Amino acid sequence: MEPKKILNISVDCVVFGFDITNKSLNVLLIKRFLKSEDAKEVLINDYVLTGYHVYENETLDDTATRVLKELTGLTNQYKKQFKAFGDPDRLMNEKDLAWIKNQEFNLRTTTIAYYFLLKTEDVDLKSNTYQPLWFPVSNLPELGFDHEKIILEAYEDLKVKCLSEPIIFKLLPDKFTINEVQDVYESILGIEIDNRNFRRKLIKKKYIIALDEKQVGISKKPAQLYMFSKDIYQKMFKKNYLISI
Amino acid sequence: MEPKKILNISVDCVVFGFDITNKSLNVLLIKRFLKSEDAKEVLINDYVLTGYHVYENETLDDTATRVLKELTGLTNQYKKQFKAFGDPDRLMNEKDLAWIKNQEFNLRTTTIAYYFLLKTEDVDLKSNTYQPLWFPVSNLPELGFDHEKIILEAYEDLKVKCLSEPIIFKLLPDKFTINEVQDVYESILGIEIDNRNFRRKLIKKKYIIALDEKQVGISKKPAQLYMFSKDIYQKMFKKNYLISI
DNA sequence: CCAAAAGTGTTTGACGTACACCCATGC
DNA sequence: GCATGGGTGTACGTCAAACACTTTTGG
Repeated sequence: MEPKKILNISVDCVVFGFDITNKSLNVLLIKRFLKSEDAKEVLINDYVLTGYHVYENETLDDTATRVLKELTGLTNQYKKQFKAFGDPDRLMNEKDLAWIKNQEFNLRTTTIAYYFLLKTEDVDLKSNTYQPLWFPVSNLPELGFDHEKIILEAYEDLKVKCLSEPIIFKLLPDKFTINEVQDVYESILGIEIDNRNFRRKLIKKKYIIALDEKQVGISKKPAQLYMFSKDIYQKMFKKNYLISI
Repeated sequence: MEPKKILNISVDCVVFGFDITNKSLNVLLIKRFLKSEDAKEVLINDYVLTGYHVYENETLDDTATRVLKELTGLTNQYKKQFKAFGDPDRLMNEKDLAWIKNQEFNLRTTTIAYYFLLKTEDVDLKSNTYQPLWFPVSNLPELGFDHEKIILEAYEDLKVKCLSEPIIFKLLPDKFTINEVQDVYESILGIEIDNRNFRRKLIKKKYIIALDEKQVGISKKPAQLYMFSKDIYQKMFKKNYLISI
């Protein structure tokens, strides 16, 4: 038996995936499609985040974990609760009302928004009941509810956070090249970085470990592979109090 | 007539106030006191944050603003929503259950937590129906519900944020001395700062404006007063993409 | 004149930034 | 052998960090 839902509280998940091939930061979205009763008119044809009600007996974090697993099958991914959205009219535009009509959904629902960081290649889109699609965060489709706002706020949080915490590696495979790390930063921040300076800076870090391995199966000069050591990072982590206002 | 409350969603407010005289970062708390029915035993004697249910027709931000005004009479203070707390058992310890018993309160309430930044001197404690008290954030009393956790998370957020945004000035009077700014940083971060370096760094900023005024009514050498110009700060604000992981 | 806090300069080292070419590999 | 991306070195300027004494004022 399904646990009891809290009808006015939900968790919405912004699933960020980095597409290493196309060097693109993407968001995983599911389609919302509705025709009029006479089937002549398309009333709704847009995308939304996945989310679900919070169950009476679970924490908000658990809900987010559950939603991600349901959507992607994945567990143990980087997760961050970043903001609650609770405007009284956040589900109140015409399309949203039409969509909600037949759902067990309170019109005044507050959603606790999370974002996840993972690799697009880890998600199997084909055999997926939700038929989700990846969209570049810089080129989002039409979005239902207030989900565009939620995605953009998640993205802002990610931009700030990736500058001071090594979360970038959650978007990359365990073994990566320096240039791939640079690609991720450039995609997320929308900037260009000098390769020589970036490379020097990264290689200098003790927790970026050169492996005894090179890329295989590519048709150009194969690059040196590295890994990120969380252990070493945490051991040498020293809080810095640099005031930069 | 009071608007309808949402019974399972509240906003809790961590009110930070800087006490410039004692150089102390404080939190404003209200007392929770309950005796047993025979009045022989003190069942509850601790402190909590102020909070209130969200009304059906208001935003979460509005709720926070309303709670602060009700508690302090103040409006237009710096406000930040920083986290939602929704563990199923967050109000479930013995004392909390006893306290809630006679209140219109859902046992599974999710709270959206905000913090405010202001000056202790701006709050009139005497003629206040809630009889709130200031406690140093580094020396909190016994706290009800999960409010200690909420305060500590607010404080962590503040510590990080004050390094990269000029929110520190929300804790100071409009006219302040350089040493007062240093006091605030030292109190919040729990560190010691070299006065010469700090002074040079601050005075160099275009948005820290030396006034044609000095301190008055103090019994020592009066210090130069400065103000913070939000206008200039915003005009010269340049996003920096320094990756410091 | 004394107590107390305000205010002041220099040196050193680390690091961010700018910048252009050669190298190794697979095909 | 050639196209493609991988990889490399130097010079300059900024800024954080360390460090101790003099000055000004009110009482």
